[in-house]
Amino acid sequence: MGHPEQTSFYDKVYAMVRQIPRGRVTTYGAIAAHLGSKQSSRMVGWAMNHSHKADPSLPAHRVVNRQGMLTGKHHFGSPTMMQQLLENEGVRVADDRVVNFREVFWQPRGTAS
DNA sequence: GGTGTGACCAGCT
DNA sequence: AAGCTGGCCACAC
Repeated sequence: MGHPEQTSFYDKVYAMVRQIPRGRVTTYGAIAAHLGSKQSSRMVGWAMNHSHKADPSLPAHRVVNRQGMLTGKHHFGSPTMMQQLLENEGVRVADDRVVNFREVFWQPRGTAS
């Protein structure tokens, strides 16, 4: 147990994002809290900034902020790509915000490692 | 090895 | 009610 994990913080976030079921969304804070530091939600967002380098591509469009707003939509190919991806999965988006966010919200479960 | 940065969150004014 | 500030930690230069 005391051995440091060689898995980068990014990989932890990526693994968490991959566990998000299709048609569901989660928040940066939820992932950060699951990783141990609820206040490190910025780290999650920053890790997502490099998510484009992850292979295969991560469902980054399933990660939104606490308010359910598509804050990272600007980091996609198109400013509307994130919304289209969500709507393609059945998640309705209006005014850059997820409709019924509390219903489609998915909380990470299982192991945080 | 210090400094800066970041797709956030919560609290204060 | 809405806007601003600080804090938080990992990673690149």
